Amino acid sequence: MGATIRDVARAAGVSPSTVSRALAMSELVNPATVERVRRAAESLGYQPNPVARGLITGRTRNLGLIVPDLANPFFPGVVKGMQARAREADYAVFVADTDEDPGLESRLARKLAKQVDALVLCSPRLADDELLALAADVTLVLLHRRAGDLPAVLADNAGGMRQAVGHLSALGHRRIGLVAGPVSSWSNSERVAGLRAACAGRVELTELGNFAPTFDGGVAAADIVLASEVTAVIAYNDVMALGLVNMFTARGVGVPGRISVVGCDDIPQAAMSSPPLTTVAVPKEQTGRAGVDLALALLDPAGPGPAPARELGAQLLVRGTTGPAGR
Amino acid sequence: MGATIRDVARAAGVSPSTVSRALAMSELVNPATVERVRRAAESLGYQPNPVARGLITGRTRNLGLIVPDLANPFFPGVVKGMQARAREADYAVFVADTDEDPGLESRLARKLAKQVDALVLCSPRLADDELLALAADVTLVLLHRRAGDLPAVLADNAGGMRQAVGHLSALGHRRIGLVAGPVSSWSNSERVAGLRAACAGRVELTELGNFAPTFDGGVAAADIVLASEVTAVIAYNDVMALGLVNMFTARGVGVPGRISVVGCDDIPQAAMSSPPLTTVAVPKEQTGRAGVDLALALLDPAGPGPAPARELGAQLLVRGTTGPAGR
DNA sequence: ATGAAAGCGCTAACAT
DNA sequence: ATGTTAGCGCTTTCAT
Repeated sequence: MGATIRDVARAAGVSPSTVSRALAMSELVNPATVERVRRAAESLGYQPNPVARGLITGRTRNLGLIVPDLANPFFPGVVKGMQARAREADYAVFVADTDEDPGLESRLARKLAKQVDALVLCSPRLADDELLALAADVTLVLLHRRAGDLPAVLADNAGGMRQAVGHLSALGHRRIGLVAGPVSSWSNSERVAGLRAACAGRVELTELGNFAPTFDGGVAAADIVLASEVTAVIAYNDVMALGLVNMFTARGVGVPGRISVVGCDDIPQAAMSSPPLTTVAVPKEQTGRAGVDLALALLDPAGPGPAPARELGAQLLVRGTTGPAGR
Repeated sequence: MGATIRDVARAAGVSPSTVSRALAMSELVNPATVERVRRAAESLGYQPNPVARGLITGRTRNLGLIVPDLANPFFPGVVKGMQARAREADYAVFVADTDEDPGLESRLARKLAKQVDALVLCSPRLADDELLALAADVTLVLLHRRAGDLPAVLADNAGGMRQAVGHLSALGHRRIGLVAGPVSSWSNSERVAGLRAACAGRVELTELGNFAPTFDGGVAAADIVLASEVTAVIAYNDVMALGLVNMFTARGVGVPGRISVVGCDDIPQAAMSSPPLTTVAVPKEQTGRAGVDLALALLDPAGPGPAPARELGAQLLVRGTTGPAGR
């Protein structure tokens, strides 16, 4: 198939090593030779074989990304951001979906480890110690999760919650409900804690229990919310919030007339629902890009030591599902 | 870092080739030796280096997937399906997003080509001849697109349109509008043609022009649809259909009371909107899986020749946005 | 400034 | 059944 470096060398009348140098470190070789090599390479359509290069350099210029579920509308944005940033840095990225299975996550990570320079785990399901063990084998970056002091990209969940409570509070809401997500989720704990702190002493927070982080989870929580006498509710994520709104509407409960709803994440459909969902936006593409930046920094031998964590801002997007506290 | 095959060989007191054989073709080697090698490998935590293996075998056991836009809710399902099937076959997959840029698509394809055994292009934006040229360099599988007789996974768009028209027709609709997508889109042409054929002689089809395949594209088309006196409208895809419904609602036009709406694709939010969207479902994960199957078949030297194309069924999902033709 | 030689980790002939 | 040799395509000493 493709031409090899020897073919180019022969065509240019030089040795393979000269070709290698001419193409990569052209300042170390005679300009005329460089030109000759360039031409030969061009005319043969030569493309260096990254596999062979990787074998000798020990660098694959590949990154791996592992996510729990691509079908969850939160993740595609992250993948896209990571992919874009990686491309800029001339890296390619493997993507693996674990179907929320921690066992699979670990296996996939170990398999990809040999083929990538760094592995980025988005919202990993693995236990801390497993993550730490993995980090011994491969450069690791965590997204939306802390574990030990592994490098991580985080969102300012507490800040986001503060904004949400501030907004609701200004609208006159004094009793806010919380529809929490999975107990095992790191982001959920963060958001719950942030919300408690934000409410402390200002508004009464009613925690309505944990629900599946899905549309149906929101649907299931709706009647419980209605029974709880709150005038506003904050859901762990947008998909749940959408389920909530849907069920409220089905029950003839006006949103935001009778109850206000706030989601988290700002997934694409949050803006497309009616009324559009007020939500705490987490920068998804930015998260992916930051993950690559961290990985690249760790890989760079001249790098300024480990940059253990990077926190991204969260921002409340006020849309149609929040309004004045009525009755 | 990792132990190499020589380390294992030394530990087991055999030669590297024996280790290789013991691990891969164990029936050709003495069971006792196999056991010894296994143990040695285990205790050293030996993991074969796929890069080195790929260099000599010429097979990377990697697949590449290129999609125009991961943020489009249609694609994550495809990625997920492909990823799952690839994993079953012990392949890893590179994912690249081109931001709808054909130039980038071509460049990414050529770059990935060297690192993968086959490249799967989902709804490629490239011209036929570019695709054909690419196919000369790397095993190619097309998803939702035909070009020459390159291997492709297709959806039965015509069948889907037939079902949609049958449904609408049964509900008494005699004038149906079509909100088309990009002229350059292969799927769009397929759907338009399918729709014309399905309508021929039964119902009057009003083609309302091409719009951006986005929520806003649907929003933009809404008033034009209303002015056209149709009682039902079929949109190129779900995102547009959702935009349509949204704008209809904003205009106080009842869906499906006054107008029925049908989308295409069955993206996740189609089921979560209110009312839930009637849509022609295209099997997304299946598409991804079928892409891998085709690629694997092409790669298999013992394979039964090229299987040029595989067509997947489309299915109308009747939900809340279609109802009897009223006035 | 360039070439020759070695070798990354592995597998596949070719011996034995 | 196992070891030896060669080499995948490239980069990198080490010479010259």
